[in-house]
Amino acid sequence: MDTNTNFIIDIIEDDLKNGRHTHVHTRFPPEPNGCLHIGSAKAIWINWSTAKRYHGTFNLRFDDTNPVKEDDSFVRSIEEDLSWLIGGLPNGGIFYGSDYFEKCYEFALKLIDQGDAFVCDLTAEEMKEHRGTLTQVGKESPYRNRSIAENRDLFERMRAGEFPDGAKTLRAKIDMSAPNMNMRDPAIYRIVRAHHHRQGDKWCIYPLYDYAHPIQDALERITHSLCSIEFENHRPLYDWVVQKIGFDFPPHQYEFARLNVTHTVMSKRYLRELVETGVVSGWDDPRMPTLSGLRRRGYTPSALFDFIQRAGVAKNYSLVDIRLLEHCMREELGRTALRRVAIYQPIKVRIANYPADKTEMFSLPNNPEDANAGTRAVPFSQCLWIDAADFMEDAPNKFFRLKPDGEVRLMGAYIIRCTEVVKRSDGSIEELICTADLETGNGMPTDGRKVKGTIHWLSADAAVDATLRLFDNLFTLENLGDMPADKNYGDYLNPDSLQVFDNAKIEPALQDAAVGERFQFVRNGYFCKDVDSTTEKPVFNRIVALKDTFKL
RNA sequence: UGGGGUGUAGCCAAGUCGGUAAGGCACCAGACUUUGACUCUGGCAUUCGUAGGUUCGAGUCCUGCCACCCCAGCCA
Repeated sequence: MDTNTNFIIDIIEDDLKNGRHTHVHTRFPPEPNGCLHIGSAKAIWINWSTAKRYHGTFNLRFDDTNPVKEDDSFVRSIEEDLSWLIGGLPNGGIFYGSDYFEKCYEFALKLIDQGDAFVCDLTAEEMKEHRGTLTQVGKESPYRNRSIAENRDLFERMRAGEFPDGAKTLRAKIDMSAPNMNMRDPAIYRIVRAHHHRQGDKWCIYPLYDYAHPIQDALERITHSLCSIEFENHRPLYDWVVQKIGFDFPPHQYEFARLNVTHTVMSKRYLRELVETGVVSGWDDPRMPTLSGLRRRGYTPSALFDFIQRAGVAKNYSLVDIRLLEHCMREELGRTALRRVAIYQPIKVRIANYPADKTEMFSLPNNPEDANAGTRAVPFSQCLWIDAADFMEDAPNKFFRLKPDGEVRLMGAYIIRCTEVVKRSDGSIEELICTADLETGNGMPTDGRKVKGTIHWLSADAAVDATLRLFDNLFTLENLGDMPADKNYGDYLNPDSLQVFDNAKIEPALQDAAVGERFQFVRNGYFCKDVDSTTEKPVFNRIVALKDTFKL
C-alpha cells in the first residue's frame, strides 16, 4: 500500500475515478521577483510530484504581471534552481503569464460586454474608502453603472495610453457587500507605465493576479491549480473569473499550508535585505535557505524532497523541526558519501617506537556501508595529526578517546598508548608521545584486552592544509534591524553559528576533489567542496554534522 | 468585530461507512560497533482545543465555547 498520500492526492484520485479528469496537469507559478528557497521547494514538489505520479504534465510558469517588481535575472535563476531540483526541464514546458496579456485583454472586453466589468475613476484612496471594512459593507463606485459602450471605449483608451498612471482601473462587478473582501468589485486592470522584463513597453495596463492567474491556468489546461493557503480567500474570485469567461476546461484551485522551518528565515523580503545589505555574500551564500544556497552548501534535491514529503502536506500552520531535514540529508549521505579524514584542530602525535623514515600504507574503506565503494590507501608515519577534541588530559572514565597512559585505536591502523604530554612554555600542548602496538598491526590485541575508543588521524608528512566551514543553522546573521521576533522567522540571531577552521588538515586526495563533491569527514560530519566567494580558495562547507551522542 | 481556514504527543502527521489512537523526527533505555556515526531492540497520547449531547460504542455525528492563521494593495 502506498502510504505516501495527502489530501490533494485524494482529490485527484476522486476526480480520476469519477471521470472529471483523465489527465493531470499542474504548474509552478513563481513571480520572478526573488530567488527560490526551501519553501518554494514545497510548492514545486507538490505540483511536480503530483503530475509525475499520474504521468501527467507539469509547467513552469512565470507569473510576471507586475513589471515593477520583476527582473530577468530572477527568471534565469528560477529556471536554473527548478531544473536542479527536478533534474531537468518541466515536461509541460516553460511559460510566461505576460505572454497571455493579449488574451487577458480580449477576455476583459468580453467581461465588459457582458456587463461584468466597469472602468472606475476612483483614486486608490477613494477606492479604499469605498471598500468598507471587515465588519462594514462597502459602497458602490459612482462609476459602476456606466454603459457598456462607455466602458469599452474607456478601456480601449486605457490601453492606448490616454490616461495617466493610476487614473483609472478596470473592476470586476461583483458585490460590494460581500463578506469576502476580495469580492467587493476587485480591480482587475491598472495603469502602470513600467518597463516589463519580457514585454518591454508594449503595455501600459497590467492585469492583476486575481484576474490573470485563473486565465493563465485555463489557457494552459491546468487541471489542478495547487497553491498555498493564503489564496484560499481568493478562490471564489478565481472561480468567478473562470465561470464568467466560460472556459471549456475550467481549472480548480486547491490550497495547502506553506512550509516553515525552525531557525530558518523564509520571507523573500528578509532574504533580499540580507543580500542587499551585504550580510551574506549573495543569494547563493551557503548559509541562505535559498535553493542556490542549499545547493552550494551541499544539500541534494533528493534530500530536500524527502524532507518535504515526510513533513507532509496539510492545511495546518506548521513549523517543521530543521532536524528532520538534517536527518533526511544524513540518511542519504550515509549511504553515498565517501569517507575521508579531516582534522579541525590538529595536535601532533609522535609514535616513539615507529621509525622516523618509514611510511606504510593502510587500507581504509571508502564507505563501510557500501562494499562497492572500495578502499583507499592512507599513508602512516611516525608523526601524525589527531584532533584536539580527541585528547583530554584529565579525562573522566567515560572518555573513550586518547588520554595520558590510555590506549586508543587509530582508525584502520595501530593501537597507541599515550606515554607523555610535551608542553610549550605557555602550557599548550606541543606534542603527544605515544607508543604503538606494532605487533597487532591493525588487528585486535592478542592478549584479549579491550580498546574502546577509535580516533581518526592523518600522517603529518602527507596532510594538506584546508579551510573548513561549519554552519549550525541554515541561515544565521548577527543583526537584521527590525526583523520581527516571530516564529515564522525562526531564531536567526545566532552569531556563534559560523565556525571557520583555517588550519584544518585533510587527506591529500581531497585537494583534487571537484567542487560540489560530498564527503563524510569521519566523526565530524558531511561536507561539500566549495570555493570561497571572496578569497576564491577551495573550502569545505559542512552540510550537516554527524549525530553526536558523546556523553561523559 | 464580518467572512474563510485550522486545532490529534516536544515537532510534523495518518485516522476510510462512528468499532476502541498509523508512521516519521526528537527524546530515553539497552545491544552492537576499528567513525561515541551507522544498525538493532525496547520505551514514549487511557486520549484527540474545550464543555455538553446522540449512541452499546465518538478523534470521527450534533450544539455551544476557546485558541491560532488569512482577508480591508491599483502586490503576488
